[in-house]
Amino acid sequence: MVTVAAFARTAALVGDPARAGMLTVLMDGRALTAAELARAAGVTPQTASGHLAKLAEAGLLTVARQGRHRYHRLASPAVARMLEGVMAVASMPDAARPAATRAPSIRSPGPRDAALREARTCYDHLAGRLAVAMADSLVARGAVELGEDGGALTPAGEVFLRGLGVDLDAASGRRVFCRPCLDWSERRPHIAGALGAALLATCLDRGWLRRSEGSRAVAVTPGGRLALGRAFGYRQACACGDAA
Amino acid sequence: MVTVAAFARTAALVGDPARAGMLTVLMDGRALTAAELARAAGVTPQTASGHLAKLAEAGLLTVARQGRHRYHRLASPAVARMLEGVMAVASMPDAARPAATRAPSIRSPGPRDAALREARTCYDHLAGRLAVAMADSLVARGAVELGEDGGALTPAGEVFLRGLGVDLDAASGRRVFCRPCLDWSERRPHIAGALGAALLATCLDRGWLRRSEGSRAVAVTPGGRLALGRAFGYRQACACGDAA
DNA sequence: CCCATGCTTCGGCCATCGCCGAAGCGTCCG
DNA sequence: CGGACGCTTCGGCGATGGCCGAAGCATGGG
Repeated sequence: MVTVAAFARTAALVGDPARAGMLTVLMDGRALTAAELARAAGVTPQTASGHLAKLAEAGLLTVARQGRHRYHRLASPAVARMLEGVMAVASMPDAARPAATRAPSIRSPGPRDAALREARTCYDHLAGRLAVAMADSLVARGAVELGEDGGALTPAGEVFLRGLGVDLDAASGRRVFCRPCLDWSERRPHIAGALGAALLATCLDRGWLRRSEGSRAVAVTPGGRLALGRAFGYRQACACGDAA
Repeated sequence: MVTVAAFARTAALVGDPARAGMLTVLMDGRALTAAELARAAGVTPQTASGHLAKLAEAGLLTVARQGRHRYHRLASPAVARMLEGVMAVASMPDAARPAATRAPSIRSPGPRDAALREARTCYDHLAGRLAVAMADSLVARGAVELGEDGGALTPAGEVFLRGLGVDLDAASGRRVFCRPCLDWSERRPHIAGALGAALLATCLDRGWLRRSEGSRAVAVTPGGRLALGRAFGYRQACACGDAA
């Protein structure tokens, strides 16, 4: 039985601006140190420490100590799904949201912003223009079906993706491991869930994409430009996310 | 762009105990008056009024005035999904959750509790033992596939459900409109999303189930007992939810 | 061995926000 | 038309909880 108190406590944990900032940053799926999270949230380390202790104790985060660092990451896909759900509601076009008290949210990414819109990680899968293009291409080719409530990989899609080297068995024995996830920047769904994770893993394994240091942006490699263009008809909008 | 501030504000809205209680009750999908919600949350009407105004302004609820009553309901499926996500995390078996400060959550349903566990509404679909049994039966028969990340209706399942009179076209043109939703009492997934809504609608239309007055429990009618037993192999655990 | 670094705990300050009593509007009914 | 009812607004009280400075443990490196 889930008590209303536990329900409220969980939501309240996400509802604090500082903690929300940390969780937002952790949505890229990586493990970050307390100091990095403190900077991201705009608070001092001691304040962040308190927040992180609460989040960990409630089971939203897991911590791994490595030397004198403590790495924090989202505890489970369920937490990521919850955060996605809140995002979806928060981004809904609702009645007159006064843009008055607009805190500087996250330190302005500046020129990196374009790279973020192009391709970035979203917990364990891809997001951005690349991810939306991949989803569109897969739907157009009849490889996956995507709806408001879920998605599915078709038999034809299974063949196609295996041909690309995507490891479909690692995820689960069934073909229903697909889930739409609303893209912040594109405002269109991309592919999340186990299939989304497998796609990202493949792109990284084959050297098509490379994670950026200290950012959730991912860069398309020269080889990736070729392979992604061929497989999904993807063409970069700009060269800003280029991998040297 | 979704600012971190908006994200936190949305979660904080859910994070207050009184508002959480109201939202929990509204998860049954019905529209309730401010007074009913005040009772459910255990606060006075004027306090509830303030909360409801905030929830409506943020787009979580929609209000419909009818005479001197104001009926409140969840604004969209997206809101229901968000609340489900929070529930899923809140119900996770995490580190030592002290059961000390256990508020009386919701007024104890007493004898009605058994009926709630048997069959109840969950936003726009069914939950409880009946819903889990239906999901199990559909999976066993190969009509739907359910995974952690989503679900899908198979071609065979489409035929089967059309035979039962389920209106599949009303939901969407595709067959991916299925979604797992963790059942509180059973701790196992049942079918949500557009398919779950269509199933509930069919059960009500055909007189197999009947909503109870003032409760989210639904009662199985004599005809429903026969039909649900035949279609899903369902047998009531007790007669407590009986429809006179 | 000692210092630098990363993180935590403690104590006190302060703002936010939920809460209710009282009073003010609309609506419905006798 | 007057009273009952549903709901809202207003004002003040109180508590929860976030914030930082300072100090306390650990770990790792010189």
